[in-house]
Amino acid sequence: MVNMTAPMLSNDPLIHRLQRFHPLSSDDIHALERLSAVPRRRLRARTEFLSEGDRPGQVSILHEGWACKLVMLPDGRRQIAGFLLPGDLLWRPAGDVRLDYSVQALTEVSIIPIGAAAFEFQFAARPALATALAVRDRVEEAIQRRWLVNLGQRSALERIGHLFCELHHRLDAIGLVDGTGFAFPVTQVELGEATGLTPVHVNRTLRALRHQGLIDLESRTLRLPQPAELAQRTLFDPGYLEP
Amino acid sequence: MVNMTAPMLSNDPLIHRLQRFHPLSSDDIHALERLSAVPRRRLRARTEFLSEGDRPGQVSILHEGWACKLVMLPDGRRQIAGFLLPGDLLWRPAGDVRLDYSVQALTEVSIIPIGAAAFEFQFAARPALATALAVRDRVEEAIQRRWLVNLGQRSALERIGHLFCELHHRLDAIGLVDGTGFAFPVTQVELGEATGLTPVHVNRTLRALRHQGLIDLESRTLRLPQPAELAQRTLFDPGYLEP
DNA sequence: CGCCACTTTGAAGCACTTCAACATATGTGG
DNA sequence: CCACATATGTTGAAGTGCTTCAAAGTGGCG
Repeated sequence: MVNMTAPMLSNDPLIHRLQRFHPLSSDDIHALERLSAVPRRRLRARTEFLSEGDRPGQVSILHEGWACKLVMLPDGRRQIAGFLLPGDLLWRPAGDVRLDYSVQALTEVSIIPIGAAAFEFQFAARPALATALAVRDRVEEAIQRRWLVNLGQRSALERIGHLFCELHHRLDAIGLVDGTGFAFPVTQVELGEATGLTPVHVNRTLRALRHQGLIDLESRTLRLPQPAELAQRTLFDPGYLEP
Repeated sequence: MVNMTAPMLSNDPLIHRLQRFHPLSSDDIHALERLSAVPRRRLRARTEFLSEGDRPGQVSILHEGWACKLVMLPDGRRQIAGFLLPGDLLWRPAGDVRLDYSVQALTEVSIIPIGAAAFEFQFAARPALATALAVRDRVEEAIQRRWLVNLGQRSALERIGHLFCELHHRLDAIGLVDGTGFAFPVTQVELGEATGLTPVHVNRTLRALRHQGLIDLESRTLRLPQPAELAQRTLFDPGYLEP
């Protein structure tokens, strides 16, 4: 690779994402590439990668596939606290903090584990990387907050529709939307765990969305035939996803 | 002030909090004190300090009083996304990110505004401060996640009771709990905005908690006569608040 | 082929909302 | 310090969005 001074595009999803948040020099990008030059970990669908209570020594980055953050209550209730897409950080260690959630693979996934010390050293040494990562943190925080608003204030149809808009937007940003459709490997049970609804009601709500022509979901592929209409009906405003 | 090498306690709420998260040297503490040596901003109750869309140049720290993060939907629905107590960060700028929520004072408050550049410089230069702040970030994130679980999975009684447990614990950590009781300046309307319930149902739920002897709330003072019983009934586990 | 996970539909129940009214604090200007 | 306005708290009665329970249909995979 030639060490160009102009920024360049990367197909590494983390680099791709950070570049969207803050301009990076090619030196920054090479530093990231060096960090990422470690063997991937591969996991089968429906397996747990990190568990609540863990204190991993690595920063884990999702490279391919879908995963989710899951919180379980002692009585068995489950809440999905976020979907993880390529380029997302699964966890970044700090002090001796333990994970308060688990990470579950929804599809087959590949994960980049980077030693926490090397990761923090590179980001501390490079202001542009530090800023890009800080921006990413704010966006992540904003996504979590939107989920909170979703659960606190919205109807079932709004919750599910808003979630679809968010995922469509995030997947589009990493080039995983083909036309208007994209792979959507989430079951109705999981959709219920993410939106605080029962699987039965998720099913009925999907039917309503379908009958209104707002979604087209079959065989794990989701299409949004009228994205603008759906965004309006669910009060989706992408501002919080793109600083 | 003598420059002792052993850590010391501070009545500055931010220092107090960071010390709980990671050990700080007295040099670290003095650096923080120098940062905080700026005129406080005072605000009356029920006023807005930061607004959605703002891009402040300061890190704002709540020094006295209660505030909250508020998200408003275009149609007027309101979701409180977190209560802010002394020592909490109201916002920490990153890149050119805009606020996705507003900050509302619930009581009279005093706020410490610190220039973002000076703040980031000190924390980048001092590893112990950086770690303490990173731990704080994870705890903040975990609190948000618990709120999500609250709204997604819990009944009205569990939501409100769990919130009371969280606030009791956080206030206790900064010395604002006197015996079993503490000042609780939140109205029932606001409690509804935080828990995704109508004020009417908040009222009925408070009555139920009262009749079961789990709370004693009057004239803006909240007492938890049986904290352990309440924690058990609401599945409250303080692990996520204390790494 | 047969199992198991996922999806779909119906019917009944209930936690929470909505609408409405009144009671009680809180604060403010005269 | 009272009079009045306004915010906050309380209670009742009716409605509804979502849950629960139950059962059957569909599809992927060993």
